[in-house]
Amino acid sequence: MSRWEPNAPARLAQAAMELFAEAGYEETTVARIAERAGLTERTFFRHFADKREVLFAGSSELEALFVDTVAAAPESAGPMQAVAAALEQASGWFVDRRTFARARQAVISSHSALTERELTKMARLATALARALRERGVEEPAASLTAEAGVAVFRVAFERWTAPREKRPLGEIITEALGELRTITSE
Amino acid sequence: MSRWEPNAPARLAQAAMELFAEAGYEETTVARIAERAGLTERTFFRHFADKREVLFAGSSELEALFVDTVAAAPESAGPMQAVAAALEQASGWFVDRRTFARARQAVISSHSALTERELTKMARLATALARALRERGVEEPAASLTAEAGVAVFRVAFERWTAPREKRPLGEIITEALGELRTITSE
DNA sequence: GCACCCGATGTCAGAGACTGTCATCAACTA
DNA sequence: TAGTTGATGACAGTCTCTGACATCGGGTGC
Repeated sequence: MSRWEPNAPARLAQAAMELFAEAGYEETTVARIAERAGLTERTFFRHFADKREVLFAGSSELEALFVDTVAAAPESAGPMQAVAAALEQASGWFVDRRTFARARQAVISSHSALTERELTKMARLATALARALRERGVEEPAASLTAEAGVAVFRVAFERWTAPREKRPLGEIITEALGELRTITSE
Repeated sequence: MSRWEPNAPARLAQAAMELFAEAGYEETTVARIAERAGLTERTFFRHFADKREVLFAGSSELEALFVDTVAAAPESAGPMQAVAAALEQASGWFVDRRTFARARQAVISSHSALTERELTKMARLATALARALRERGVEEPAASLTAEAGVAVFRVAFERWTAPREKRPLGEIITEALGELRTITSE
């Protein structure tokens, strides 16, 4: 038997989500989060670079999914088609996660510091996508623009998907948004 | 004669730029910035919400320029044309500011906390643009998508414009990027 | 000209995020 | 059995940011 309870990062992440939802982000101290997880403040900072980061542990997983899908797209696919394929994959990933996603988005929207961190994650995603496109032979600035536009579509669609009375699946909203983007830019 | 030296915010902003460039963002304390400006730390926080904000004082001015230009575009102009007009205006605003812009971008790129704040400013800009478009009668999600795509073009173009050996004017780079965006999305 | 208020700043104390450093101790390894 | 490793605890310290109250030159009403 191990000396400590396993999964310290996951326990910290769950404690943080609960406390942020119960009492608010500002009002929750890191010491309090660590206490609920049965750890100390110092250990929190060994697992997460800062207080905000605890809400974004899964984002690298999503990034990998995007990148891998772009890399795996058929050679014949254009850059936007490759990105569209990645958006499709992402919508699959989020199926069955809508309730959690809504709760998490509510917490993030409640404080600008968290919104700010989410923007950083989206920017990371765009950078990673651009690199994946360049590795497919797409030149700059097309690679960066496609990546940025793709992430913009994802962000707008995701926001609608987590809106209160929205029922449609994410994939459908993304497809619609991609169509809108095409209409807009052809004007 | 006034009781204090005038332009406290401007003095703080200049002191901050100098110190960040000389010693680095992390290494520079707010107390040190205030000292160079002949003020106290407490006064710094009366003028700027946090340490990062001191580098982004001018961003609301740029935002207003964007919004006003979109609002002033001819009724016949489509959403992307209105945003393109705003991008044109912005390139005019930055003429004669290239050296300063390069120095500022160098500081911002040097620390993730500053990059993060810049992303927030860009997101604000996109939100403001989307609102301006809706006031022109553009529906969602077209308004948000056009705004996001426009800001993506601006960001990509601005980054190229401040790159080391780049000589072309911002307007030219923006026009090129807009063309690229059209090509990409029509695939 | 005088009493009064206003607004920008200073002073001080304190909470909370984050870091460096060293100690602890179960599990593993030679 | 002795030594090493790796996750954690303990503790002190720095820095960001906030609240509360004091200061005082300049303008305002009279």
